[in-house]
Amino acid sequence: MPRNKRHLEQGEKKQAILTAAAELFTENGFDGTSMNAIAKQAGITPNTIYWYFPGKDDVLIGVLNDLVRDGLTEAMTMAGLPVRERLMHAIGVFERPESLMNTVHARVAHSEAIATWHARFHMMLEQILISEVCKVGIPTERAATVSRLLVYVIEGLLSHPHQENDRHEMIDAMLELAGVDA
Amino acid sequence: MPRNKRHLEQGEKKQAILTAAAELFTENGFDGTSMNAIAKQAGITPNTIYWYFPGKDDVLIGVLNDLVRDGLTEAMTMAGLPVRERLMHAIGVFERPESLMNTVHARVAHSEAIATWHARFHMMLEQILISEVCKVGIPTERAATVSRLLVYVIEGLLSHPHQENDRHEMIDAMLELAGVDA
DNA sequence: ACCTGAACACCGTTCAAGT
DNA sequence: ACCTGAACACCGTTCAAGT
Repeated sequence: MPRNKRHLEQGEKKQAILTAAAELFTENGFDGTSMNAIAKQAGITPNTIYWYFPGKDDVLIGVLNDLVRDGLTEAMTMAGLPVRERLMHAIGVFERPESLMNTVHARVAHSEAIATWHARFHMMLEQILISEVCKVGIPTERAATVSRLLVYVIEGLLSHPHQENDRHEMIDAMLELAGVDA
Repeated sequence: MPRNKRHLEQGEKKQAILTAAAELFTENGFDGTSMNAIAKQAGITPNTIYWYFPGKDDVLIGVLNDLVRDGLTEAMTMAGLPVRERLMHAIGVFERPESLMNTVHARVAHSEAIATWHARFHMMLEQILISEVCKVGIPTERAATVSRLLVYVIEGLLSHPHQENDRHEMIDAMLELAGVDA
């Protein structure tokens, strides 16, 4: 008989690792979290993580994908609300984890896996914003550029600790400049 | 007599360390550069660096300050040119080093020294932009918010590899939205 | 005052070995 | 197929000792 816990069904342990990692990344950041710490939190040995993931960067990608999935499904339930509210909420989702977005940017240069994740993330975000911005009546020509500006402003907000009302002010200003009536 | 090189005059060796670090950070990034590598490039032993700097983060701060100093003095010589050109040039200065700005953001949460440097840098940049934006005729009320948006867009450009003409397009769009005629 | 050699605790990762 | 113990090379940093 197996020494430990009983084998969990397919993929359940992988998810346990991701849950542990998400918690620690969110609290102490990526660099502040060792594989050792993740393993301990998940109740396994550090090297076991390497059975499920090629390396630490890939654990990060797993955590990020969970965040995106959660963010998108939550966004679905807010389909009725104005762009402004949905933006505000989406930023909230990605802000909590101690600037994981900064870690992504810092590692893009050194990890192929992170680089492609980051590229995909940007395309997705831009695509969503373009369709939102078009709905509101911005000419299609303009929409692409405005969306990229919005992406940068959003990432700026994610990268810098700020007050709730600063966030409102900046998003409102950006939307107003772009021609969206608040 | 001293075993090595002869003592350089006050501060000259410190500068040698910074020069070595700047070169390596620019080429391989902060995480991709070990204290060992910096020391070797500077022709000293790794632990000697700790005589001049409290730690690796402080070496980074030294490198960044050199960059800012160079950027500002260069900006002086461009006093006559329009905002747009000056912005474009300033971004160029900080873009070369493999996303050092991303490293700064990633370490703000873990290093007090980096956090205060970063806060100061933002205030400086915002102050400069506010005065520039006012000169161009934006109402003072607006200027502060527009400047913060600009800071985020600039950092976005610094954080993401992009084509030269993308940069032009985004800065132009931002300035135009803000009411500055290109 | 300035610099080194040797060591420290820790890191991400590997691998042969177990079940 | 899944997991471990033990080891690897490396990291940033410390410190007693030298000049």
